[in-house]
Amino acid sequence: MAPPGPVDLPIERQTVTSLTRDAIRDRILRGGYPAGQPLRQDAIAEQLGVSRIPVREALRLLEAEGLVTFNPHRGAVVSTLSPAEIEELFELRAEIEADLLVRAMPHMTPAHLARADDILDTYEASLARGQVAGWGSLNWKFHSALYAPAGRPVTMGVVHRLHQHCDRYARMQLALTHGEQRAITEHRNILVAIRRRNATRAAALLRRHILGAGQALVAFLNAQQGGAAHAAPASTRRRSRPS
Amino acid sequence: MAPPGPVDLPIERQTVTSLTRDAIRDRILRGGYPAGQPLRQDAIAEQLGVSRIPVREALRLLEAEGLVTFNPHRGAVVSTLSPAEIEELFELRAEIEADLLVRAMPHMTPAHLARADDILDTYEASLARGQVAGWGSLNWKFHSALYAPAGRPVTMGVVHRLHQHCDRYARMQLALTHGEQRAITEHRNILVAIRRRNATRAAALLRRHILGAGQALVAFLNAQQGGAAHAAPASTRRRSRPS
DNA sequence: GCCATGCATATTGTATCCAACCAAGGCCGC
DNA sequence: GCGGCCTTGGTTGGATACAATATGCATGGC
Repeated sequence: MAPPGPVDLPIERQTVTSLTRDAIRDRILRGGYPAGQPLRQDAIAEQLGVSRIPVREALRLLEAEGLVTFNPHRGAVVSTLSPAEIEELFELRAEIEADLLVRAMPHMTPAHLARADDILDTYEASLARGQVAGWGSLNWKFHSALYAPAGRPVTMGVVHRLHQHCDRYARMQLALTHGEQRAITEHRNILVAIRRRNATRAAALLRRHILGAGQALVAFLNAQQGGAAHAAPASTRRRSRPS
Repeated sequence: MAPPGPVDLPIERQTVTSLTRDAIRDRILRGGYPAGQPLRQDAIAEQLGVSRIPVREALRLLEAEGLVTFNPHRGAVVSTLSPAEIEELFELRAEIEADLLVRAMPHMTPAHLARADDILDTYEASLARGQVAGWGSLNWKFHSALYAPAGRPVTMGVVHRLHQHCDRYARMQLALTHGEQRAITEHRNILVAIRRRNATRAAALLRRHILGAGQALVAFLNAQQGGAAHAAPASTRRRSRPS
């Protein structure tokens, strides 16, 4: 029932489901959907100019990715993590990624390092222009470039997913507390340690880098929640009480 | 705001899609579908007595779970892992689970241990009756009971997924090489170390337990592939999506 | 006046139908 | 005889239509 008028987001021809999934995921990752508010399939479908079926399949994919949760017959909502869970996310990342880095370092070639440098340059240039949109992607590119020589595809997949979750929350914190500069500095320092073939130090720096970011994020979230307790603009928050 | 504690499950409202997903996953996990053979949607739909829509959504869920892979217009196949990837799976498990166990031990109460004992008894009884069907579930119950006191839900989710993948391959190996007895013995030994509050030893035993199972499985797979002239290279092509 | 019950509405879940696409096999040209 | 093109069958992808279910409100009883 879409009117022949121009739809909001023109989608190039690929499989509609995957495009829809990417579109919704992208919006979730940049906070386009308010947390806790149900994702109306009809609304999303009309907005993207597709039917409800691709939207449903995309939502199911995202459910399995952990970004949304389905309540039977009641709709899907953007899944939110508690500060404790976010902290756990970063701790798990620190654990796995430090191990990955140690495994990767013996196989690292100058080409790998050059590529990491390139990514960091792009990263920095992007931030200098104030583009926070591609931050998560570039951050992952850098980290994965560091771990790729380990040759551990399965672990990489797991870490990639963890990164996606982290980025969703890190985005808002970074923009407000200027953590980007710190991230760049820490990235450069890690690269220096790697160049010196100091695996222990590189892993320690990486661990500190990740844990520090996590703690900063959790502190930010707690402060935000404590300070502005209810920023809800007259959102009728009806909590059906199960008897 | 999500309630802090574990939410009580009122009634597991099963929708056809979720039932279909469980059915297909169950079949995949017990090797009901030959690896590499495409999963025909109509066939599965007719077999389960449902329409194709729930089958499609179930397959998409399983895709995101990593159990099947979609080729754009050519259907879905049961995703297979190379021996190297399987070995990596177990190594990753060993890493994460040992860490979980160390974190859990300080919070472990006699009740936790008793529950683990109960699970092991059930496990043993089940194996004595020759039931390998519920092996994966019981194995996960035991391991998760050990890690639950750590209070790390996110990590538990990750490990749960890794377990599912491992079980799929472990099932066949266990049935043929009588690894069950060894698993039980090792489980008991781990419990003994935990009871003695020897975290280091418990973690070491757990790590050996997991890595040993993985190595046995990989050896089994290699022997099988070498013995049988199955030229099927099982090219484990992962979908690489440029982002 | 308050609580329970029934109805209305909106949203999700499922089925059926049509189009797009890939793969294979036959046909024609060289 | 062989290779390329086209047709054809079959499968998946997507849209529309219908059924099931939960939520919210109104109404009636206590």
